[in-house]
Amino acid sequence: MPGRPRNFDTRAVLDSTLELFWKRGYYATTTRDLEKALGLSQSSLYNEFGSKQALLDAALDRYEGLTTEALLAPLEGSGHGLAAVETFFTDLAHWVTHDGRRGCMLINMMAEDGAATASIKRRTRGYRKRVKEALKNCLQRAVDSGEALGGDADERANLLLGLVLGFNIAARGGASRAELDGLLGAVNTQVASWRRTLTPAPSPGGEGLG
Amino acid sequence: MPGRPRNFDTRAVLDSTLELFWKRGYYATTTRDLEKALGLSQSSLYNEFGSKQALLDAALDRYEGLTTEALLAPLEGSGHGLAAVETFFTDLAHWVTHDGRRGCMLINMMAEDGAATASIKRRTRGYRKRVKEALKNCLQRAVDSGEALGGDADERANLLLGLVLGFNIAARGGASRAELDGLLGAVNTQVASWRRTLTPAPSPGGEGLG
DNA sequence: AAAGTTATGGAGCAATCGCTCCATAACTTA
DNA sequence: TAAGTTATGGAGCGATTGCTCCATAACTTT
Repeated sequence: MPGRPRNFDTRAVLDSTLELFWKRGYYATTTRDLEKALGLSQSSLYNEFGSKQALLDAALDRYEGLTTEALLAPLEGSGHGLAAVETFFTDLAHWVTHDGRRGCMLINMMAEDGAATASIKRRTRGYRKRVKEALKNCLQRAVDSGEALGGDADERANLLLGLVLGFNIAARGGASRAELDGLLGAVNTQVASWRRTLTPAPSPGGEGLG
Repeated sequence: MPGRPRNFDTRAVLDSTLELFWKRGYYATTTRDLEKALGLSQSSLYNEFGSKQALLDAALDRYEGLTTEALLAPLEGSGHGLAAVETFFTDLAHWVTHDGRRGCMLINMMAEDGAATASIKRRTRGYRKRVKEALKNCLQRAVDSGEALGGDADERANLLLGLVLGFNIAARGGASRAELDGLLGAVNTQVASWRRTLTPAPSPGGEGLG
């Protein structure tokens, strides 16, 4: 009993929706904005998704898939340790500043009051946990393999998670390239300080006894 | 040529306004909410402040004063080094979670799209810079006095600034007490790793050669 | 071609937004 | 008490919000 066929691709619609919510935020993106950007009438949007919140949820599903592929998969793979962590931050920097983007969408959602439904809170909590666990496993592998100096992987992961969040909010808040580079430099130095060097390390991140 | 006297105290009005913007965010707080919470008609509000944005600006002026007193002054004073940094994070944790608050208001503003005027951006940029400089000076003093191991104070300050931002966004995003404590623990360990111990330090934040 | 089904676009709904207008209350000064 | 001035509360403005309704277009099936 099929009727008139749709003349839009759900995947493409979600990608464009994502881009809008990502750059402008959920609250500031109106259904008219979506209508214009997607070339779709609100009737079709609501016929397909039911509500703006449901549309956000669907877009976030898609987003999680994209993030997983671009950022988390390398980290979660059973490959390298500290190198993977360093690559992660490099990728993250590109991910959150590329093409007019401002921050990671999920982390932005943590700060958006208009989008703070139970569903979103569950999602952002899960994301924090997932990022932390991925970092922790990576760091633990680095310790186990002897790549890194001994230390509490959980605590190191907490530190890096905080830095991930901080970097994102800085990017969202319109920090300059210099500010962002400063943060990244600090992160890199920190990660490097955990690496076991061939010649016994003097003191962490410093020049000996200064 | 005085006419009918005001029956409200500007300071008190700003404090209450502040509390609303702080907890709910700027966008989500309507002029009707303010009317109700302040016991003031919108006419009086607009007669006094002119616009919602101007009210935000005035509230932020007040906020900066409060933050300075509660958090930044001890850091900016010429007193202790690492101890002041540790106290700062302890105070910060209380500051951003006490009495239903969620995050630091200025840092929240970095993530709010609805409030991203040029004035706000300038203010948040200045705040990031101010916090970083205060931390940096503190860390440098710690190095100079021999309290801390040698190291790049600027880079350490960048690291801590990132953690300040990250901690706030976690608090704003509804992170559990356990999550926040985890972040704080990581920060404390990190700061402690910079401290010069009496017996020569083995390796940073770890148990020796693990 | 007729009947059945679904998607579309456009008009428009009730609610809410920031903000304004105005009659009047509440004062000071003459 | 009369005149001048300012603050107040309430009604209401135009614009915008998320969302819905409906006639009709665009298909499949018989």
